[in-house]
Amino acid sequence: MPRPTIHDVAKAAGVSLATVDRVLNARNGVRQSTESRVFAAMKALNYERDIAAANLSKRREYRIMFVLPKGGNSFMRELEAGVESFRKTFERERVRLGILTVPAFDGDALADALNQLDLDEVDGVAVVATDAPVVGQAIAGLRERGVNVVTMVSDLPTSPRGHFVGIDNVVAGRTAAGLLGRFCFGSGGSVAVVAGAMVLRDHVERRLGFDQVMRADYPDLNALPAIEGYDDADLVEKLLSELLDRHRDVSGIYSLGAGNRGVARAVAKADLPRRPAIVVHELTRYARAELQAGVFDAVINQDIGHEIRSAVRVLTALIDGRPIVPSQERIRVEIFMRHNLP
Amino acid sequence: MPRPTIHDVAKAAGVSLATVDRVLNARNGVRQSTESRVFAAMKALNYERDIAAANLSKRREYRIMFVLPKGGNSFMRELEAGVESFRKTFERERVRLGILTVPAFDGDALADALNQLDLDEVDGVAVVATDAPVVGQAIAGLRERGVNVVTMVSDLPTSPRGHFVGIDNVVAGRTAAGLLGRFCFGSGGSVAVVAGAMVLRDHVERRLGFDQVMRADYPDLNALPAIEGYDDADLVEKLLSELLDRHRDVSGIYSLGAGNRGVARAVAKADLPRRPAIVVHELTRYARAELQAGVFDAVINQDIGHEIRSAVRVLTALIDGRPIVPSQERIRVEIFMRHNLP
DNA sequence: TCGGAAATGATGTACGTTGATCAGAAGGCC
DNA sequence: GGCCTTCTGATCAACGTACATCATTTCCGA
Repeated sequence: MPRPTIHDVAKAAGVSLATVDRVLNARNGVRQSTESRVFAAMKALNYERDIAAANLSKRREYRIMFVLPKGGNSFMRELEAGVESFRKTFERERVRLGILTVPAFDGDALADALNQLDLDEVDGVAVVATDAPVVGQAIAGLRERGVNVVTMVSDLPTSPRGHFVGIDNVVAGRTAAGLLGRFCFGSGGSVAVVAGAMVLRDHVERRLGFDQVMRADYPDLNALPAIEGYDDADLVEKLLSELLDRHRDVSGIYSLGAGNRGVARAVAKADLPRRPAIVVHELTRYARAELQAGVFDAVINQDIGHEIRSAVRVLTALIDGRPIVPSQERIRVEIFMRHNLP
Repeated sequence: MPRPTIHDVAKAAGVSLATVDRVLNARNGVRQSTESRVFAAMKALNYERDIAAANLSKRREYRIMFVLPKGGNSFMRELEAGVESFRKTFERERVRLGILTVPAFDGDALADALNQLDLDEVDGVAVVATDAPVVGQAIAGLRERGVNVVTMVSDLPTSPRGHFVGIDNVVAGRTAAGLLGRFCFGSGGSVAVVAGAMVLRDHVERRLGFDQVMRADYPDLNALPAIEGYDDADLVEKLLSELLDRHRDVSGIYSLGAGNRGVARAVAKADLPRRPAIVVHELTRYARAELQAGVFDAVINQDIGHEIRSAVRVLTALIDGRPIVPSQERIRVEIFMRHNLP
């Protein structure tokens, strides 16, 4: 049997096509009792609206704006390039992608950008959130005016975003600790932690997960307080170099933000009694090179392609009021080492 | 500007709508010269056919059959359950999924099943290939009669399959070696290798990659010849127990096929001088439990959801004659350890 | 019991493509 | 030049839904 159409629903409910249409599209002018009869018929027939036909008829387009931090963060640049490269693929499906970059680590700037979006030109927004109240308010504002929002990479769970597309960063931190613990096994000493900035929720969460496992499973390793490098390679290099001078017993380094070129440079010029194990985040081309060179031991990654596709799937579903299947949208915490580079 | 339609193409080429349609759908009755004028116009306008509209008009459905090995292999059963759970999602997009199970490790049975598929009811086939000439011939037969085929999990590169959906198994083997090498570091000794059967190309390839890295990077570890457990837990248990009796210096185990419950049982009852490091494939619920229990050290995985989605995307593209974007279809070699379980 | 408002039905056009039919036009062959 | 075969154009009805208009019915309150 072919799938039921609105005609079948109309017949089953004993109403006209027009009425079914009114119910389906939430237009007014339908009595409560009639509406529920139509709903009952839809459920009985297991009716599902044919979105392709609906979109064709509506000449609908989904216009989705990706709002990303500006700057030298390679991961973000690769994310931007990823969105760019998906453009054509999605255009076939009536999805238009836009990109807007805003200053990093700056909640006010991000909120401004969100507030100034032209709502007549955007149906959905995917934003890498900075954790600041104004950002939450801006998201709420968008939501109120009918624009659906998902957060990417770094979440803002208190805001009315419809979904978070990204990895579980606590798990990511735990994973890093598990790896570093293994790699440093038996050697004791300190572990340096390099963060971007603690206004990014993902960094905070990674630190949290990292400490959980460190304390529980590797008590012989001493995790040092994080240094904040603001995802800037030069600053990271400077701060980490100073730290390595002070702590000669560093046997492991966990870099949970960006600026990993600074990590590599600081380690190269420090003369440590033994090579430290290094775990970083995001498989950018730099991280990949250092992995191959044997400088980094592991890279924890979130797949950019999966994230973009998931963001688009979720946003179009939210826009249509369709349900999303959370288990199909989970982004995995990936581990890369020298031997499994893609 | 909105995307061009066949009307625009017709106007631009100076022909009628009907002729454009003839060209577009490769019907006959169009002169060579006219055809090329139409193609030129399409290129000039950058025309792309609206597949949603076309499918609506054609009342097209994509009927895709997944052909999987029968039996107690948990990974395959979870793959089957995965296909089942994707059914509803894809039905919305006019894609109907079917499942056919055939005896495992049996090229003839698989070939028979493929040959007996009702071609009026199937547009595309995703098959977990057994490496046998008859299977290649069966795939060629399908292809000739207009059915598109992709291989999944285990490839058959010599056959005319349109694509392979799965991980690079050489890389997977290399990854396993990298992990085991790390985990056994300094302890020397032997490494046991448990395979399913060498008629499965994925198993052969994993072994290959494993040996590459073992020899190059961990010469102090001695990789033993593989035992073939035919993905059967009881047989694996028996064979591995015997092996562990003979080789008291086993410090690591790599199970590159299924039957991992047998691995866990054999290790539990053997009394070895020290706990061996264990790396296995496929994050089934059993593997997950052993990982959590600290029996398995790492699990190499291919994400079933990604594979199913990729298979469907690729098959529908092949059926429509659309191009596929290989970089978007790559399946990652995932590593799971205790701390990054999803 | 009636007027007016609210609810519903009937109908038509559109979205971009398919696929069919039929009428002409162009071309080749004798 | 006539005839027959290929091409080509014109037109139409679908596919399932959206949306608008106008006509009709139902309901409610005074």
